[in-house]
Amino acid sequence: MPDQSPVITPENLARQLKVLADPRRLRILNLLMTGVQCNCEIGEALGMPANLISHHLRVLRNAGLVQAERDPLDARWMYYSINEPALEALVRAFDAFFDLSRIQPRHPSCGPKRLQGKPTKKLLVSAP
Amino acid sequence: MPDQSPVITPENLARQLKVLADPRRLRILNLLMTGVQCNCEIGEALGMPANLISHHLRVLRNAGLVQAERDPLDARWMYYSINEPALEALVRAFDAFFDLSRIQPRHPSCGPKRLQGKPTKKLLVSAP
DNA sequence: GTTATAATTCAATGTGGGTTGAAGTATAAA
DNA sequence: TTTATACTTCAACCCACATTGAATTATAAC
Repeated sequence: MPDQSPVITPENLARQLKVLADPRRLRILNLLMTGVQCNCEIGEALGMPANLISHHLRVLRNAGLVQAERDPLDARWMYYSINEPALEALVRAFDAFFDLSRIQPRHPSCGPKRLQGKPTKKLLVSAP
Repeated sequence: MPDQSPVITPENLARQLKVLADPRRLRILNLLMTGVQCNCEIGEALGMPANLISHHLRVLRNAGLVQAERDPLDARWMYYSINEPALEALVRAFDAFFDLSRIQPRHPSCGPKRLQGKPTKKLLVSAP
């Protein structure tokens, strides 16, 4: 079975954030949040050509953030939806990486003749 | 005074995520989380040339995510730290945008002769 | 003054990836 | 079979931007 909670490396997180760091993909995701469906409807709602929608949806699918399903009555229609567990995992990884409680008191190890072993909450401005 | 909680548009969020969607910048932020300091130390820890560190730090500073301060004893040294309120606001915007509870039941408005007004939690596969 | 150090800025390069228009695939309707 | 529809794929273009090396600024030490 796959890793339950894989280690969050900067490279890993950056790769996932790259998928999100696009205004049109965010608009698509934002629309899928409201329960929108097929390629055509997304394109109409966002004023984008169908092939662009396809392209961005593929990126989102490759990232595992979006699922696709064919209409059982008319297989020409594709219905897209958000992969909730995947999105939830990503949000959790994001929150964990940027958890402010991780921030440590600073302990300068460079700079001029600097007092060592005396971390302060704020910047350690060397006292006289 | 500025907006307390500006509207989170996809364009807005994408612009901020672009700053984060880089492995080296995430490594820098990750290092700043542990209280690291000057340009030189970051470069040494990450194995990157000083000018690249400068470049990425400027991007992070322009985004308001990182603060800089000069050493009062030796003004050649710059100390970098995370702008906690800014990072916290970004995390909050991220979480709000991708809040899974926003996801609505789907109500297909396209596709073949589809029953209207009957949203389902999962995909609405048209029944016979 | 000169030399050394920390960091930034500049110019040039290279590339990943978003965008576009056309062609292609698959299914359904006529 | 032919035509229409929904979507995808392909090839080409374009540009923001990360990377690199050298030059520049600013400060401190000698």
